Amino acid sequence: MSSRPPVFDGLDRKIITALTANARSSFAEIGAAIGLSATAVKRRVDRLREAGVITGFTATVKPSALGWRTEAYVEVYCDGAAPPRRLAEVVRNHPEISAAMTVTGGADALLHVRATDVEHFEEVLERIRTEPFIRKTISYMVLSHLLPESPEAGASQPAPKDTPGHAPDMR
Amino acid sequence: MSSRPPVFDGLDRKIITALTANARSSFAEIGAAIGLSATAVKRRVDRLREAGVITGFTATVKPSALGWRTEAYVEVYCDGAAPPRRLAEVVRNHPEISAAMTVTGGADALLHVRATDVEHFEEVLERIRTEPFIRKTISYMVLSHLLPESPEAGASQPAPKDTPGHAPDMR
DNA sequence: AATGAAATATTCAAAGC
DNA sequence: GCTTTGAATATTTCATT
Repeated sequence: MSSRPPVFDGLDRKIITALTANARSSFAEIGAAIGLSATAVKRRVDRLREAGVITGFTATVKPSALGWRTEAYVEVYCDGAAPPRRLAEVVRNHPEISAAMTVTGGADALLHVRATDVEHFEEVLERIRTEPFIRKTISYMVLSHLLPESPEAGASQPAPKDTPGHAPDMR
Repeated sequence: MSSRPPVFDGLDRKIITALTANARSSFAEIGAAIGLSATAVKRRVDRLREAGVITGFTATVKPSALGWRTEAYVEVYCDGAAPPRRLAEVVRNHPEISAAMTVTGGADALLHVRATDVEHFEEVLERIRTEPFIRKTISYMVLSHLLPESPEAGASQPAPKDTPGHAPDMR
């Protein structure tokens, strides 16, 4: 439980906003925008990282440019009571799963899956269904995005397997 | 149609990986790691941005630290044929919607919603249901994550409304 | 906590290979 | 297209208020 008291103030919030908009802005730039010296900005950023508010800095990549052109949400149903800990292990076995969570509703878990194409996605799905206590899956393929895609660390996922026939040529 | 030929090579891919891991690494640092001069790295990064492969650099933030402690996926069902363009407008009216897409399956769209708490989430849901042609919604609350949360630009969303009673004190 | 100043690094554009 | 060079900026540490 318990929201410890927030460890940041309005200036920190502005810094977070600035860094979220552009993680490569200089401290001097940010400082100029919010009325603080570069030194002061750096100290606050260090503190925010220390406190776990800012967890990192990442480049955002267009997944399709990296060869990930197929995206789906997959509901997972398990045999018996699904222990979240075991589920987490299963999920980590499949690099195409980019997000996974337990949810309310009928399903035991919801997965976000990225694949190079539909053929690859089918292969992933078969692999997941093979796992010990997975009973069934229901997939919802993403057709189009209604908002600019929220930043996803496209390249923190492994490169699409270059199994011929599956992966686009990355040269 | 058509995947234009990939606009990057193996060195570019390594650069993308490095920047995804830490968007604030210096070009010199990256160059040292992959055997290129800082200048060469910068040129490639500029080209990758130009080409739309790298879309930006962002700080990753722990949503709960910013006061977003409630998360859900919401299936949306519309009256008649839902024109994606109209749906996109609706979605933009609600800052709590952090991702939205059309999907296969029964629903017309799937939304990812972040709220400060369950009370706030209910308010968002009521607001969405009020929109002209939304017929019904089905929500799946996120209980726990099975993978480390993929970077989300927590602060690109507006600050949680500081309506007393809804938003945590950000001081 | 914020500031200012000095030492060290980084970025960026020009020129040559 | 990569490297080197050098000038302009940015970062970081430390002393000061």
